[in-house]
Amino acid sequence: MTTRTTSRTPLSRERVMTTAVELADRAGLEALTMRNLAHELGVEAMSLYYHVTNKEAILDGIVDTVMGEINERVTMVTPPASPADWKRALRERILTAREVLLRHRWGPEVIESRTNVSLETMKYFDGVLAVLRAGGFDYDLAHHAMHALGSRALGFTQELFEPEDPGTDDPETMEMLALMAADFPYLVGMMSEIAHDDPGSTLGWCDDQTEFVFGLDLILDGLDRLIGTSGK
Amino acid sequence: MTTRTTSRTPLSRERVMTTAVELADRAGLEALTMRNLAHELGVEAMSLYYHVTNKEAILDGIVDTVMGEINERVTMVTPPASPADWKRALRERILTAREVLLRHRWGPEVIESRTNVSLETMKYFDGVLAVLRAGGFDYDLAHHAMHALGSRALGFTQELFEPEDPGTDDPETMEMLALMAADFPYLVGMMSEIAHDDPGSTLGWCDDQTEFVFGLDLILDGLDRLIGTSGK
DNA sequence: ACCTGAACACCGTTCAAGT
DNA sequence: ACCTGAACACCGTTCAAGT
Repeated sequence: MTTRTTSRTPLSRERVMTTAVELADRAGLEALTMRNLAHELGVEAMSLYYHVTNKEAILDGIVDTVMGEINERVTMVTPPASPADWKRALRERILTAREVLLRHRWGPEVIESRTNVSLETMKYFDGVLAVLRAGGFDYDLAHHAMHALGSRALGFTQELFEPEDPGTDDPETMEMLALMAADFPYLVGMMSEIAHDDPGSTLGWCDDQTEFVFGLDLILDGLDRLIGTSGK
Repeated sequence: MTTRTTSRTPLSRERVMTTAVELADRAGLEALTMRNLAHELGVEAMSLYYHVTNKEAILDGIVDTVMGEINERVTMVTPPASPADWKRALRERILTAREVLLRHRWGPEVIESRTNVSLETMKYFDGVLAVLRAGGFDYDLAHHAMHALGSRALGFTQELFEPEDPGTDDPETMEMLALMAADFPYLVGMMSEIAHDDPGSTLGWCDDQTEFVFGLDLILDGLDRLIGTSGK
């Protein structure tokens, strides 16, 4: 309870990283400042620079940390039992990565911002490649596959366009929809039909999961069809 | 030539946005600060706040500007001549959007950071939906399709993992590869084989274009197969 | 109506100095 | 070896004041 015991534990690169992850998890990425992080560690901001070259290094480090967490979990996925089993194995790996990233919501943003690749990230992709090779992909097709998956290989997609759920019971948003209908007939058509069929379907994480899996399976099935084909 | 004529042109929201786009194009997103932008307009930073509520509004504005540019170009794509023609039309639209975004490299990053959807973005997606509907998609499948495409619908994917091209003639990187081979056998295998088959294949925009189109076609073909199917 | 100077609260970071 | 105080160069932004 005393601040002394806490601040007694000597600072270390390790402790900086794990505390940074905790801070970002709890308070969001914008709260991860050098001063905040130092305060969390019971130390002054400038002390961090003794253990870490700069903030970029911290961001590199926390990406490596979560990728390490993913790699730990992903080794528990049973490897492909046969070449035809590659799809199941990769699917499970990717959905496992997604689970970890859902506990670190800042993950995608920071991962995308990195310019240096982390060792744990390389390890993850090496594992992806291993599964593809086991499934009969030559390196060329495997290369294409990794690009086709993009960030989906890591379990996330950046949603660009997440319009509000049109709560059909709210008269104000209905009025809004009517106004928009003139300019965006298809968008309004889709939103109202989907809201009608399954109210609340565009809400929250549950639905995103469905969409993620839909897109993932579409790509995996597409790739499956290309194995052994000479045409790319 | 005199600064007077330049600074004579009265400031306006419009002029702020177009200058912001120019500045970001020329000097990168990190150069787009209120002070820099004001200087570019021959004015003090605080003057901007008279025409624009804050920096977020500027970012919203420049996204709207490039999306407007995309919409302008995309209307020139010939609409689907028949339902079966949907794929060609959508493909052309998306590749057109990509061309515009390649002239505004900051586009993807800023687009992804937006929380308010812009009108021009809605217009773009309305156009995408129009093509899908013309191709026989019901709204439910069209909705899935948009999620499956994700940022690809706008012509970009964020590359997470762009290892350096292993210049096979550089002995230093070859040594590095040998060291990595123990930990990442598949990654190194792929990199060396692809470098061998087609040296420089992972370099530059040309290759990214190939990969983008590969992934796009994979998804479009996958979707094509689902039209009219009751199973999602 | 339109623009500005001075000031504020925040950043990341350097450097000489403390123990 | 490890940590810190003071300071610097930058942010975005507010507000009262100028024309």
